[in-house]
Amino acid sequence: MYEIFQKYLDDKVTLTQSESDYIQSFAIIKKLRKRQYLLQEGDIWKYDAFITKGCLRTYSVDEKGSEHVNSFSIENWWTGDRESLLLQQPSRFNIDAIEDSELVLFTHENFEMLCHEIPAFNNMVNGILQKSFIAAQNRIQASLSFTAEEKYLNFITKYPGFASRIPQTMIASYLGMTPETLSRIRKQTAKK
Amino acid sequence: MYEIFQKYLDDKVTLTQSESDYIQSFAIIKKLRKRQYLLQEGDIWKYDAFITKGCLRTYSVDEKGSEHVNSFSIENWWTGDRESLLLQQPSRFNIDAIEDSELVLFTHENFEMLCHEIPAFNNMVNGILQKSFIAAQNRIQASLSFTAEEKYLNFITKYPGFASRIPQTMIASYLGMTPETLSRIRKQTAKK
DNA sequence: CAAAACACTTGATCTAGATCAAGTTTTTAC
DNA sequence: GTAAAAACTTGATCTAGATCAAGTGTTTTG
Repeated sequence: MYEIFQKYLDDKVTLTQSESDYIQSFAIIKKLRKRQYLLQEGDIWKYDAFITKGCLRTYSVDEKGSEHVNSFSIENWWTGDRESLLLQQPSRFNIDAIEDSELVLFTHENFEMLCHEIPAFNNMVNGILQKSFIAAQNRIQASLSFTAEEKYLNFITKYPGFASRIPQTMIASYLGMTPETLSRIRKQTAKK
Repeated sequence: MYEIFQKYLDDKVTLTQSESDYIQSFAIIKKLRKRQYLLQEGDIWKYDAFITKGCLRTYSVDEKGSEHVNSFSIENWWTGDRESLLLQQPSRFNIDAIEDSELVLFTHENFEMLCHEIPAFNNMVNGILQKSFIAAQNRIQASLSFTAEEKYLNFITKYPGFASRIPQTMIASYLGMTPETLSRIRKQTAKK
């Protein structure tokens, strides 16, 4: 499964063969079965994780016991808890697999070392962070100014394909509404 | 006013005198009077901007004409529209001054060049981006799981001092509620 | 320093979406 | 293959917060 990550790298940066091999030498392959956890609340996250196959969700649980989905991550994207990683503090999130999944992990130490030693790799990582930040900004924007229906329509145009592989309950939670509301919205919009 | 930025830099990174001077040689000082715009919707943002004095707000206007405050930025913090800057596309945001303000600007070209030539500067910039991302994540978290009252209490503990210098209408918009609701919440919480 | 513009408060009413409840359909697991 | 567990739908009712409206207080500006 490392080939998927290799392909991603080749697509994003130009590396010498020895740099590629060097990166690969630190990669840890991890398989997760559906419902299995990658990170549990309270643990400190220590990796940089790339998904080569499958779909994961990051969520938190509030005092009343309700789950709030923070994000979905699928193949060819990254996951983890940056706050826990950066501040080395217990995570407030859980990350688990929605489907059987496969990941390539790097311990953060190794990852930082790679960033330091391979400037092109470092630039790629910064680019990813930029894009993540912009996506987060847009999500805030949507949550402030959209109605429930607009949020859903925005979601399916922005992430086509997600709706078919992720349970509606989780999508509803991600969008900040109840499953019942999402169900009704879908019925409405299907008509049109 | 450049001294404020100089102090910020000295606090964050170790630079040689010539590096410091080099950075300063690209700085553009900009003053804004209250209500003056730094960026208007439709324009392409081309700077990296540090605030040495004052307070700015980033907001968008939806089709119905309502304003949605995206963020507040005060002295010793950065502002701008990363999406417009990175993708070189017209901004969906307006940025204006809530108070008379002073900024240090760098054209993005110069800023990138500085990042490239001074690794320590680049690391500082990446650190800022990390923190911004984490803050955005937390804001999403809050908007999904908090009640209006919880959002307000979270805001005043996270940003003490903001409440006294920013009009309530804008804070309400930032928190995703109406000014009336915020007014009632403040009355409630004042009692306790 | 007056009056217009803006910012905040308070009350009455309304509504989008939540909650509660009881199905039906789909998936999972032995 | 079937029983139990999840996931989804639909209806009835409720409520947090929005909207509308009519004040009062406070800046801003000529």
